[in-house]
Amino acid sequence: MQSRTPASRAGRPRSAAADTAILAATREALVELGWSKLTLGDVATRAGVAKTTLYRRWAGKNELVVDAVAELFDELRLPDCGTLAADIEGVVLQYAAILARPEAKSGLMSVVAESIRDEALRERIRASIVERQKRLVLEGRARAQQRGELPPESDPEEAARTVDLIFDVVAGAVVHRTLVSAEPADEEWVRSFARILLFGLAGAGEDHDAAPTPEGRS
Amino acid sequence: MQSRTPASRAGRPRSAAADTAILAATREALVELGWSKLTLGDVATRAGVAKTTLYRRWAGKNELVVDAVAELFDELRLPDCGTLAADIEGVVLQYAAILARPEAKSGLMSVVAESIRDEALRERIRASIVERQKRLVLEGRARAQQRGELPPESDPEEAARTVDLIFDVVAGAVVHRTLVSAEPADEEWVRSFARILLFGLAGAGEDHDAAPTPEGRS
DNA sequence: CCATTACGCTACGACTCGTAGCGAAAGCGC
DNA sequence: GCGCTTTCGCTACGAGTCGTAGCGTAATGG
Repeated sequence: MQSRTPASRAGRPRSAAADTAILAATREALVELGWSKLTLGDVATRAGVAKTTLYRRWAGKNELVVDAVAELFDELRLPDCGTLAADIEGVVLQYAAILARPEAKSGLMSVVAESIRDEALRERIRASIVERQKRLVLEGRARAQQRGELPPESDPEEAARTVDLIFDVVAGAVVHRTLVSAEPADEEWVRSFARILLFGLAGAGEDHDAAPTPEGRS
Repeated sequence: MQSRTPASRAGRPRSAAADTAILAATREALVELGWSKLTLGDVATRAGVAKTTLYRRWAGKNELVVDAVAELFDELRLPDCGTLAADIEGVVLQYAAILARPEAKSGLMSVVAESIRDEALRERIRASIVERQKRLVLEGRARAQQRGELPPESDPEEAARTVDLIFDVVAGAVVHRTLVSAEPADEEWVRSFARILLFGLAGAGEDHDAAPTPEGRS
């Protein structure tokens, strides 16, 4: 019956201050050393705790970095700018700003790479990082449909697939731009990207500052 | 580099067979062990060469894996299917098939992550992997413009930016789908992606061919 | 035949890993 | 207050990997 009293177990409680210190030290070490040269002993020294304390709370380097990086995405919010295009640009700019930080660059790609051969790690990433981002897509899409900017969904299963697709396109494009092409996803780039996402390759070259045309439905 | 056979330096030449054996052994080790548990000593044993031979040819694990993974992308070709949509679907399916292989999953993401803090490594990746992919986008785009499916370019600098953008969108979406969402980029997904890429979010919900088409899902 | 380079092999110090053991500290129930 | 329980800091340890040096041998060009 220990399902009760989850917080009042007898014994000395874990220091919450140590948690935040360790995660902050992890991000600091990611910036200075990068993923490969980051050692748990170094993180422990930076955080002012013993190395054994780290191993008591996290299974290893992977899980620790996931938690440290996940906190970076807490600030991600969906703006309400009035139009779908503006909402997309706003959230993508936020996402790009987070990915521009060196601790995100160094950490995120590495743990995702590790997660390929570690199912539990992938689930941890999904739950603490990916799912929240996908929720933004879902919310923004629903909002656009309410405004009439996007056609409403008929099949809910089809809608879920579409949200997954959009999420992979948006997040993938920003990640690829930032980490592979290694160039900034600045306002100009985001504007071009949003234009292609909304109107496609064919419509990208046309006039697009005007209000949403009643679309000749070609 | 030595394509000119510069005066044919005296001494015993490097075994070309050893090169291919080492790269094959690297891919094999990537499949079985993944990036983090891959050691150069193990690769040397698999390839049947001495560990010192590895260090004489490659600076370290990063460079070795880049070369091993780069060979996977040699088979990438741009199909000529007659329409831009079909060309996109064809090349994306090829790219997805390569990324589905475990040695590509394990290796590519890890070396890209390492390249964030290693300028020389990033350049090596760009030259041997990324640039060839970008060329496919350039070629496909030119072909589509010739067919009249896309408007011709006016400003060449603007055109370069557009190609970079499309490349990040396409490659990023496939990579994110395969490695982050960890779901297959199969024909159905590729078809949906190509539709969004061509017509945008607004046009994607319309009935292009999703209606009761007798098209048997092969 | 000789200079030059690559190869296989062994050995080495330096480093990190993850764990075990110990005494001390900090809460909770009584 | 008094015990019980859990956490913490610290030290030490075997195991494993790293990258390099040294040596003798094999292969090629002049």
